[in-house]
Amino acid sequence: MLLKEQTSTHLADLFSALSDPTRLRIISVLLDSELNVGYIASQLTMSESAVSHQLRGLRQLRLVRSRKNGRRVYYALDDDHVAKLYRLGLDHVEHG
Amino acid sequence: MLLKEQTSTHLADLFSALSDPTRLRIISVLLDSELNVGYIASQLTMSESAVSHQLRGLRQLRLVRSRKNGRRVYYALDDDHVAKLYRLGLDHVEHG
DNA sequence: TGAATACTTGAGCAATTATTCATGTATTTA
DNA sequence: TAAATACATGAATAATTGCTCAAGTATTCA
Repeated sequence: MLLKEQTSTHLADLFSALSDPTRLRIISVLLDSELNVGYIASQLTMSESAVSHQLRGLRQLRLVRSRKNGRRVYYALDDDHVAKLYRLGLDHVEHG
Repeated sequence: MLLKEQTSTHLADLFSALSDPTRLRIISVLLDSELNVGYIASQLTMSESAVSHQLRGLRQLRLVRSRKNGRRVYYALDDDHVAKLYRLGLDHVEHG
């Protein structure tokens, strides 16, 4: 059945969040545990600024949540669906 | 576990295919049945050219396949994973 | 308090993307 | 064979995106 235009843009927003290598790599490390920005940046060998910009987008879509502790900000996945979509997509890419 | 760069770009390519309202609406009508370009365009009230361009991208990623019959070209989903990703994403957008 | 740390933010720029428009290629029909 | 139909394609353009760089805000520590 044809998607309504509005629904299609919301759904596109969700998939857009997963349509970038950097964001996927961020999600991949957050699958295991909550992590702070600097640590994520070091894992991806990217600037904190670049990572922070991407986290902002993920946060606005409520795919991750943040928690401040001292001067560190810890990010975690805020959505079971994200992990499911990630794994289903990865399954497709790696096998089938 | 941190995604390899190459895997992350492949996965991003997959999600990118689902990151546009037009392509999602195309997929939504193809879930039911195989359809030709002109019919899809009329359903979405878009030009055949625009739809054809998008179908090309989906075809290159092997998410749809095409079959020519006379002067019509029929497109169908060529991948079970696509429908699964679509439904999982829609579930997220509509409910939880 | 002052310096250092951790992160955020805005501007700017290069690269990508979605559509339109014009044209081209098969295929069918008169 | 000529015209019409169905679709594909390339160029062009506007809009979006991801990063860098510079500067800003909290927070901790000496």
